Amino acid sequence: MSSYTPQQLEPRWQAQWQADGLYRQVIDHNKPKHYALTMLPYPSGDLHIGHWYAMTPSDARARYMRMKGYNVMFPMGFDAFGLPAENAAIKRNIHPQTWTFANIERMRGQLRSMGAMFDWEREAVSADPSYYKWTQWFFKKLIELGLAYRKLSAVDFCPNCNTTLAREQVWGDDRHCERCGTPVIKKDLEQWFFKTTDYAEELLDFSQIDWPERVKVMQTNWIGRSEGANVVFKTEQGDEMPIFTTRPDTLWGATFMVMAPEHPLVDTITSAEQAEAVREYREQAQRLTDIDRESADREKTGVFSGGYAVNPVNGARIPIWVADYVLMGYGFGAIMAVPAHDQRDFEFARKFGLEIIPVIQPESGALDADAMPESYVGPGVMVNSGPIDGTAVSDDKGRKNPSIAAAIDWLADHNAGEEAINYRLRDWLISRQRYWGAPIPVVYCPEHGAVPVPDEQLPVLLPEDVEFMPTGESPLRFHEEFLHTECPICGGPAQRETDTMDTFMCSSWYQYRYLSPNDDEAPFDPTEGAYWLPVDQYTGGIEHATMHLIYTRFFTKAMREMGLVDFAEPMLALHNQGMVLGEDNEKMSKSRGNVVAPDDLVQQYGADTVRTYLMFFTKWDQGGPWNYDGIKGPQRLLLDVWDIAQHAYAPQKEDAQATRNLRRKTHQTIRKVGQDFESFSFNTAVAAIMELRNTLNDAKRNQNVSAAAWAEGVESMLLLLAPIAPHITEELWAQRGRPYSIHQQSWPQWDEAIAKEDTITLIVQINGKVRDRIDVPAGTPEADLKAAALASDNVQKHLEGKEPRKVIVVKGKLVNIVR
RNA sequence: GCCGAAGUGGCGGAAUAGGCAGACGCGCACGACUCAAAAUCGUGUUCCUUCGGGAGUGUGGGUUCGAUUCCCACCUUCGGCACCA
Repeated sequence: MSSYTPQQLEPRWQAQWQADGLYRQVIDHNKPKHYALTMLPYPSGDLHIGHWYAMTPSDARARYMRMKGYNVMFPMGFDAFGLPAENAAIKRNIHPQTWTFANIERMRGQLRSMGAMFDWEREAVSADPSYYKWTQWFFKKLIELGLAYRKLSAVDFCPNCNTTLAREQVWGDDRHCERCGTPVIKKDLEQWFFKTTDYAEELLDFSQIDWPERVKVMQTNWIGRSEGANVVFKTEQGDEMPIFTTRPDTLWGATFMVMAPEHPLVDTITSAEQAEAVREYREQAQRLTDIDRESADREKTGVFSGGYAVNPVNGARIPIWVADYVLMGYGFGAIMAVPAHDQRDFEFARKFGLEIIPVIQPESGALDADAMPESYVGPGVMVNSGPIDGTAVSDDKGRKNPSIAAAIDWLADHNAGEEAINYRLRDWLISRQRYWGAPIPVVYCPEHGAVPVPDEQLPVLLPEDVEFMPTGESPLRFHEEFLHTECPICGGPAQRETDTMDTFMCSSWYQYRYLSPNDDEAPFDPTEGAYWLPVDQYTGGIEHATMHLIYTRFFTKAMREMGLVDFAEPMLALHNQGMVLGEDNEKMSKSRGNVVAPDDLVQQYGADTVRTYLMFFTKWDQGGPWNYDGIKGPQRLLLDVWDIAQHAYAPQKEDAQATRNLRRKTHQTIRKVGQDFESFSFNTAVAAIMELRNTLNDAKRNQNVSAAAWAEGVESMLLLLAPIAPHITEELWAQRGRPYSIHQQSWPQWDEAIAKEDTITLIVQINGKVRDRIDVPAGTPEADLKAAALASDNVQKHLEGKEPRKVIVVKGKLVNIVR
């Protein structure tokens, strides 16, 4: 018998597996495929415990699927472009490329120490020119499809990261940068966008995918669909002034209009008398940050423009106000205001003494415009509304509400508007004023404008010799050689685009690059794609719910338009893990000093123990604070497994009942662990294996089970543990003379007859309180259960000679006697 | 404000087509081994108790023979959205 030394055994098996290509994952049409994917890491320098927490259960489940008979692909790569590399360059004068690729090298080694079944021949690195060539190619394809465009607009800019951000990367009430937490500011810049909004409706359809409810709700909120109508008002100057409203039924109650301060028509409609006031108001609005402007509790401000609009439903002449509670970025940047039935408009009208006309009459009677304390938003019946008077108003949204349906029909009949749907989702801003990203493959020619770089010139390589200075402009702008080029159309002098792409662009299609990471002809090999795609099981953190997970869905839909794939959803199933916190229950960070280093743990306990603990210590979806003492449980488990599997078992006083009990436990455990792997309940799977260990320990001590039952128990335990602790199980499997490799064995099967309990503990209750427990054979008829319960001494005592009023018998479980 | 998730021993967590609350583990206590300690092994471990029992899954109600599980109201924590027309 040897002692368990994972520090020696684990690297030995890792080398063996690699030498044998045990985890090479190639097309095999004889087996069903399973594409398991876990979110790829950013090469920040060290693999931290959070990576282990995300990856090892994903690996265990991929291994389980493999043992279940699937041909499993489980690749790994690096999301290698991004800001930290550039910040390191600025701070420590290391080139981002050097820094990044050194980190990748280091993390590869750390990932190997995990013993995961990654197929390293499928590795993809997004900062490698052979990868970003195709990121650039996709950019061009999106232009061709009309899904990428350049626009000047007020965009979110992080003054700390010195770059613009997508709307999705601006978080929280204070509108801070998702990366660094700095509040963002607005800047007017010409930037590249992807038309994610084209797919707003399709992105709301989750019927093809099995994703967590939470993610679906978050994406649904994010996309923010509203049903209503577009209605065209006309200004007195004759300009069309379209607005969007979810309540077209209240059009007859519109008493004024409001334009956002940035609205292009503001100058046209403003009267000479009001010009100065409007100018002042606009300047003041510009000075306010978004945080101030968008806080709902702030008192409404605004100014009369002096202009008027005509309500198309009744010809009413109503004043146009300018106010910052209307946002330029949503709808048309202008609204009709119906103070009687919208709280925001109501507050505005009361403050500025504007007219209020109720058009919905609640059941309780007519509203009094002068007395109402707040707007009325409930159901009722339409009044003061000409053609739709008398129509019922329900609480429903859109056409389901009879009054809204009537209004929409009226608008369509009179050519005044049409049914419309508006989304909160904005197009994806992908330009970044940073160096360490994939260059946007576009050239600007004075003659031909923005011209995409021809395919044969891809990739547009990042030059290495650049100055890293956080100027708010891309460092590439100051690189003369890069900047100056020729127009692909006329050959005349032209300038390159110097912004790079959002790194979320790189990670939007990485699951496809794994199929053929060295392919120079296409982003991925269609033969590989036909077999492996789409991803069957995706795992990763919830923090990407409205970023990466929306982008990659958009990307796949665009790839469908490109004819590259024939499906609409990139990942059929998704499971989110939680987060490991420090022992102090806080997010791990160097500054807090609560970081758990997996390398040290592996050194001390071995990777198998770390893996087992990470799967055991909490529910995976939930995460929680790390606890250094807790790892002793899994450590003892593996030490016991080591002793049990090496034990030269010889029965002394063989007992049929003990043998039966062990076999039952073995088969019950096989059943339980399989169920738990299916449902990602890894903590209870490990607990079940611990129970089997306990039963085997009893048998070992008592030497009273048959040799066959012992061997069955031990080897089943090794097989069940193999996905969780791949090294120790491989070693013990080999030591027991079983065929290499344990990871190529079939998942064990259970026999229901053996797993079945043959006695049950009957619970005897009186008025719902447990008064006795009686062991009876499984399958005892109800009448006998009842008789046994009534015969109990304790029951007789509590009944005090009285007849029970009622006896409830639950077969195989309990008897409840109602006194 | 709106939407969603969650509240169970000292701790992490089990158990919900309504049926033994606390699986498994950590920790702790006692015992064994040891000169001693660690490790290991064994026993115990929700609380209260006059040792008969009683109380107990955030709080208060309800349905039921029976509720951690279902219903209503509320409290707390976390997450998302929020002047989105």
